[in-house]
Amino acid sequence: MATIDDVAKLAGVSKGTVSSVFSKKRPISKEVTERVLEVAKELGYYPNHIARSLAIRKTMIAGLKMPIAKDGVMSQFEIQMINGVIKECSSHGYRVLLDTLPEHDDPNQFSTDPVDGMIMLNPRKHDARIARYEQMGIPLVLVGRPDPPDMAVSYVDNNNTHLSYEVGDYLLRSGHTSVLFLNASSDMTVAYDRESGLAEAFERHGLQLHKEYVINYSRKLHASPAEYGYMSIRNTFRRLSYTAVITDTDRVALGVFRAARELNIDIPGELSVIALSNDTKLAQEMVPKLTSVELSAEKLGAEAAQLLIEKMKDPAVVRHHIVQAELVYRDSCRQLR
Amino acid sequence: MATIDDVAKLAGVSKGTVSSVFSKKRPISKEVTERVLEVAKELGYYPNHIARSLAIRKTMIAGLKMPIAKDGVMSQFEIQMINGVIKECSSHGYRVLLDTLPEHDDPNQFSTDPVDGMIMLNPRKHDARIARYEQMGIPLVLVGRPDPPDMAVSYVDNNNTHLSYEVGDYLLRSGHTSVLFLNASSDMTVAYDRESGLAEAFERHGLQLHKEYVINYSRKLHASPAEYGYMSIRNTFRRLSYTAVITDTDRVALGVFRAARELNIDIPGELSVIALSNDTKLAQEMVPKLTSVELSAEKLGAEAAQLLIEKMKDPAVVRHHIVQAELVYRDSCRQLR
DNA sequence: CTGAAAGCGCTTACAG
DNA sequence: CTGAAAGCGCTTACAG
Repeated sequence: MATIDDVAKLAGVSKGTVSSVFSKKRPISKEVTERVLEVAKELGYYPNHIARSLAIRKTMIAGLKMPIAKDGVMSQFEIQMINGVIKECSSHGYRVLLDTLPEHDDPNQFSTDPVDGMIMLNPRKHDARIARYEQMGIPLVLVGRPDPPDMAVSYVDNNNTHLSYEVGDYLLRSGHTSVLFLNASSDMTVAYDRESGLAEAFERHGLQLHKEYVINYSRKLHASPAEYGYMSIRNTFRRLSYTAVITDTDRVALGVFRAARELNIDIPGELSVIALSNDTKLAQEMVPKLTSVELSAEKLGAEAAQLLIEKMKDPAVVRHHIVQAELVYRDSCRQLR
Repeated sequence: MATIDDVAKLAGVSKGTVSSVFSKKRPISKEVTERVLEVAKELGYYPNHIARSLAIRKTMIAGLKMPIAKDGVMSQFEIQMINGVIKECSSHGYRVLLDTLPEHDDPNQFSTDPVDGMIMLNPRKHDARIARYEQMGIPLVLVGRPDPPDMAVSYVDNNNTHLSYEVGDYLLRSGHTSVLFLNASSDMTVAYDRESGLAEAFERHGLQLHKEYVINYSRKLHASPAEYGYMSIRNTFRRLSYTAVITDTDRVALGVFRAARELNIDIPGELSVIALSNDTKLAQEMVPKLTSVELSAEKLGAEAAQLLIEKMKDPAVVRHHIVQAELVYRDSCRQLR
């Protein structure tokens, strides 16, 4: 590849001049500009992004740190989230680097990412990486709440606890007294938040959320989210007694619907279904249309990107943003009173 | 951020030594290694990825050039594809840069991407960018066939023409004589390939594929793929006469199913449905289970990544790989004879 | 096993 | 409006 030096020499000008022609940061005469451009074209010269980044200490790249699942499948939530991040970043001139590389065991091998800022998914308990980014001077925004919750770090999150409280309250007010909860994987903070929100709703109604009515998704046990929903209904509907089920996602609800058809369970006649959903379109296509909480994973991603862009301008700001999810009433729930 | 110079000075060694401690490219004595590591830790030093990339002229980043739709929504196909690319790249130590930035109008503004190679989606007719990457010396792999087809460039693609021939042949052999084709958007090369494959099947059976039985998806007309399927059936089922419908994707089929339920059309009794699908899971959850061609978008992405990794090692290689899609018979098609 | 120095390809005060 | 030179933070022959 031709370099700025080649162009400068052939055009008979200095490198600084060539640089200015491309960056337009200082005025260059018309004649010189034309000559430089011509030579550049002739040589097939394109400014080297890396060299430029090193010089100006900016890459115009936002990183997205996202551990890749062993089976390599992104969840619908992640996908929607990424979508939001990309949309927001690209509208601000940022590219997005997907950093899915597994953490190196040897922390000394850890090198900086070629990014101006980082969005990190699923922060862990006492996540050491947060301090490391701080030390590297890389602006950071989390998706999901940090632990401990009072850390001085920017993040976006859903109001998960309140959300499942609201869902539980809705069902209980409708007259349901026993509810099956197909929760997320137990190692996710969101699963904890949701269960405690639901339990609170039960308490307020003078009821109790029994352990056997809460099931957690498990990659080992379930082939897919839909299969998780399907099998859970098949295994429990005759054994336990419930009139409503809350599912982790719309895909899980899809499996519930399939099991219901096979077992001749009428939805919502015999069984009400409500999902914490990531895909509005899918919920609308189901028959009956699925009542769901729209988590707005995409909005979460977009908000995270927005916070990051802000933070890259002023690293001092620390802000939180809670994306309010919304319960959308469709046709899969029944009022018992 | 601390630099290699800071560490070198404080540890009383040269930059080269510090470099070697981290890269392990030449042996450094135990004592010195320890001293350097200690100082590095104390200073919070992490090697700068950009500077390193400039020096070794390698970034270990693979680019994914993917124009972002105006509405900013990735199709299921793109998502699956990306998934494949990520999985393959990350298993080889590459990060993935999503380059969704719109092409700059001014080609002089065009700068190199900070990548070692590039995967490009949806190459256009006589795509000028292909020559540009060649000129920049950036290894390139296309997803989708190039135009003209005989270009010396690596690519992966589905065997789209043959595929729709096979689907058509299957339906016609089953006794269907009139088929509605809900094709992809007409500006995509894949739409052309598919229609010609289907038309060929009709000819072989002494029939003709009539224009009014081929509809193309349009972002302007249809709110979503599912809505496209839904409206198409509502608008045509009573007016035209067909016993089978081929849909662009499984999401389109979802809309077809919903319309069928509302219009009391029995699937597959009155209407057979077959989809060119990207999401096996979804097809299996539909009732009846959806007969579909598994496009293996993910495989396409993984193959593209593999070709690219090969090409980054030896830029001279030019290879093509056709991912054979497979027709999976489930429950949504009926044999009329 | 270690150091000094040139080089990767840009940008940017400083000077004119 | 333009040039010379230092600098961005690394790596790597070359020499010892």
